[in-house]
Amino acid sequence: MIVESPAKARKIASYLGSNFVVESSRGHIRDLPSGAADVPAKYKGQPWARLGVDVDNDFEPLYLVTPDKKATVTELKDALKEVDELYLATDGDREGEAIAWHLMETLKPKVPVRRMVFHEITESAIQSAAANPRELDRDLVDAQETRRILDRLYGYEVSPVLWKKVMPKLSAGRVQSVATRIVVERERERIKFVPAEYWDISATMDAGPDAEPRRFGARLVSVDGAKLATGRDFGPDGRLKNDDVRLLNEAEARRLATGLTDARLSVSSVEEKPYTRKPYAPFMTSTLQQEASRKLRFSADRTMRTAQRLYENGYITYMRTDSTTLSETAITAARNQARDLYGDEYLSPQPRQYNRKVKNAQEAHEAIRPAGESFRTPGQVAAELDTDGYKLYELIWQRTIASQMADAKGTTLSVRITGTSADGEECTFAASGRTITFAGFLKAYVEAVDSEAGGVADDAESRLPRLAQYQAVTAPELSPDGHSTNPPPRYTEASLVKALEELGIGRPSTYASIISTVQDRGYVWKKGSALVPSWVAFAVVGLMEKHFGRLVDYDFTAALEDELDRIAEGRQQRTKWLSGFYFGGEVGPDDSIGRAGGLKKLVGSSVEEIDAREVNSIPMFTDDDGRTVYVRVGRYGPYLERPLSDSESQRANLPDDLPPDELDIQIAEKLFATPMEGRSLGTDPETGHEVLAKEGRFGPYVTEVLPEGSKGKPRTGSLLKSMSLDTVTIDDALKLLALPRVVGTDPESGTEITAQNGRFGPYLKRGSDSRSLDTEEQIFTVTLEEALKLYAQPKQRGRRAAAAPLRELGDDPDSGKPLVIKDGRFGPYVTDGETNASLRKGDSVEELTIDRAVELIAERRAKAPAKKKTASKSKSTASKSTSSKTTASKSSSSKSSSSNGSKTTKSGTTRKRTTSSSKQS
DNA sequence: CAGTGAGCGAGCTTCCGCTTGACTT
Repeated sequence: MIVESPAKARKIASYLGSNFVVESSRGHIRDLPSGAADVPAKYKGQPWARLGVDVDNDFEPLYLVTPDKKATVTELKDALKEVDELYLATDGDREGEAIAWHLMETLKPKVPVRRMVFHEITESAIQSAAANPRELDRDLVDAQETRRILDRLYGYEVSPVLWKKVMPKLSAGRVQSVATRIVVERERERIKFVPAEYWDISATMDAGPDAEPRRFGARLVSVDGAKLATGRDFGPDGRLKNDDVRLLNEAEARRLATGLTDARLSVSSVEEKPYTRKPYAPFMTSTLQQEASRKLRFSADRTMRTAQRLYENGYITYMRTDSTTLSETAITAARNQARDLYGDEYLSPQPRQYNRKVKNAQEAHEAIRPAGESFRTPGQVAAELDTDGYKLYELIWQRTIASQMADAKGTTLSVRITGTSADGEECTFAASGRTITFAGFLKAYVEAVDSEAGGVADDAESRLPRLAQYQAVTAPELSPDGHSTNPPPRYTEASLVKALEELGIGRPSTYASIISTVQDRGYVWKKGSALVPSWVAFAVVGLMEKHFGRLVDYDFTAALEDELDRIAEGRQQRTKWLSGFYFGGEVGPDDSIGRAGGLKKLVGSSVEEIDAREVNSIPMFTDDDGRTVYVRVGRYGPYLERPLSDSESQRANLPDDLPPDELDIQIAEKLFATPMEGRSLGTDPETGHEVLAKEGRFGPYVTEVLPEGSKGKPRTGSLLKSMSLDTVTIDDALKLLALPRVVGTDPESGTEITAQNGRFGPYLKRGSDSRSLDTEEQIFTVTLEEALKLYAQPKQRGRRAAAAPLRELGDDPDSGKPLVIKDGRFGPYVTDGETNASLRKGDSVEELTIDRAVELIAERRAKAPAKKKTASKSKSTASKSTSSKTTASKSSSSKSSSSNGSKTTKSGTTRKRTTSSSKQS
């Protein structure tokens, strides 16, 4: 029998006895290649190798055994030799069915194969599943394959658009892009939000010496029959949503409070209602993550790591589940324990089963609960667990027990107190109370509430005295109270997971990794527990909404799931649907992507149409002179920009840790007024100018601050390799600022020879003729004589003094040319003297065989003609989009970021620099 | 976002969902 998890295999083995060998696949064993580099030589040259899916041939996927699963597959194959029947007992959901199919394809079993499914790990469930095997469900596998291919096409087609238009290494995907969008949308709401102020009166009432409690709090809720405005009466624009409420300002509130001081107050109404609260459903992954976040302050990742350990060691059931169902044995165990601990009275009269359906739930597992047929109390396991494990176990145990307990009961009381102010206004106060008469399940477990959302815990009580209608009360304290409305709170890990789950996006096994993906890509950062979107996220989400709107719709996954269901039911063809999605055309009920002409066309036209400058400019607000202030996302981080004239604009760095919704015009003006920061090194004794050390586009450098109004540009100089920003001194800086150094005059031409540091290192310059120097030190020491000697030699071309090869491989068996591995700008490569081919990901300098070298060179040679084509193509795109876009703005900076062409060039420059410096070290 | 003078062999980045162990410190 093969199951998915080793822990599950051990458990099942104990039920099945020695006639069975139970092994595990440890999840999926095969997948699409992660990139062209992983594609076997046979398919290397294929146009679809990058995708791993042959889109032109029925979207035929190329599956490879995942590298880390090779050992598992070998084990399984070996085990298969010893058995006479194979049970594929992977999970009963879409992914589980696919794993079973991949196992069939990979293991090619010669013995009879049966597919069996169980939803809980109990002896009876397994026995009955084994007795009722079924066939592999090819339609369900098709649905999984469609999901996999769609995710690949989406991710691997859209991400490159972001690399070209925003920044390299960014990513887009069905799940992460929507997750990012959710966080960005919330920040946009917060930016737009206009707070409103409103006032009321909070009062302490006195019901007389016999009342218990004698004093209680109440709040003014209406004046002359008009309801007072409270927070929820305001829209996000700070205006009242409707006019039938009365808005009190501070002066009015104070006047009323004074006017009510000696007023006669009496109870105008008393309303009592029973209060009932049902227990919460047992945990599934999302609710566990939310509660562990609220109660234990665990991140989603920490919760899952802790739960994994508890699961592996047999303390809890499986922790990646979207089901709240408890097995019969679990219900019995929970009921027994509830009875033992709290007594019969606290037990729910009937066993409770929770069937809350989560969108797109697959329900292959039970709820998360203590393992076993009778639960161990937290006290019993405390000694065996670490702190985190104990806390999480206790949470799961309490929630499970509580789920079988009785409803909590009580009463809520709602009281109105009315009086007339000195000015003749009729004022009504409200007080509410809640008493819990029977705690029921609340005795075992109370769900935490989000403090930011202002919720009230289910067991919170507020007591009011017994009051009768028309009873007179006094108000010893009346204080005017000012409030202001708050923007919607930022998402936390837990609330984002909840939002995703409600949209049916992501799976229990991926919630925690979604959070890390959006952080790793730089889309979201954490401020305390709040998730704050980056400016890059604004740019990317803006691009996606404008050009790939359907793909970031909140219901895109839901629509996809409907289609996958149709495929799983055999009512829709996998290929037909994928073809509609990718190439356009009819795709079924949800063909909004098809109508747009399909993903492939959309990506193609996006690359032409999207204006990178526009995408990366986020208009924020207008300054006092009516100019728009933009946040622009550059390659060196976000900055502020506003136009000053047609050709000039003002810029300022944005601090990394400033949340977007805190950027307002005041902060912007302050940043514009602050010069780009840098460390002051002191003053130049000759000029009196302050000297700064700064981090710039081309790395660390020093510069001087010119006095206000002085003309000319400040002198600058890059730090030498031997210097660093932290340690550079004023003396070093003065030396650098004094460059270029005049070495002397060439006696022949009468031209000055200077020494300086440049993009490619130290060099000499004589007119337009240059020579590289070997060391930076030489800039300061080289003599005229030595310089002339260098000029006497022809300019060095290419690699200076051809570095020795890293390794000699011997001669090519076919051509007889010697093959050597050399180190180059882009890392090690193998060459036969004519064709150069980089070593690939899996290759190493030490272990490269001559056969592999020949293969690499042959591949490179096969591609060679394509090189010129690509180069000229990218050039033409660049000039095209540049000329068409920069007519209005002439600044050079706008040119440099307005097209993908120039971006590529720039990034090439940067990388060169990195490579050359790493070579030096 | 500081502004300077070569010449040259490109390839990779990226998706989602299923699951642990093999590493090092």
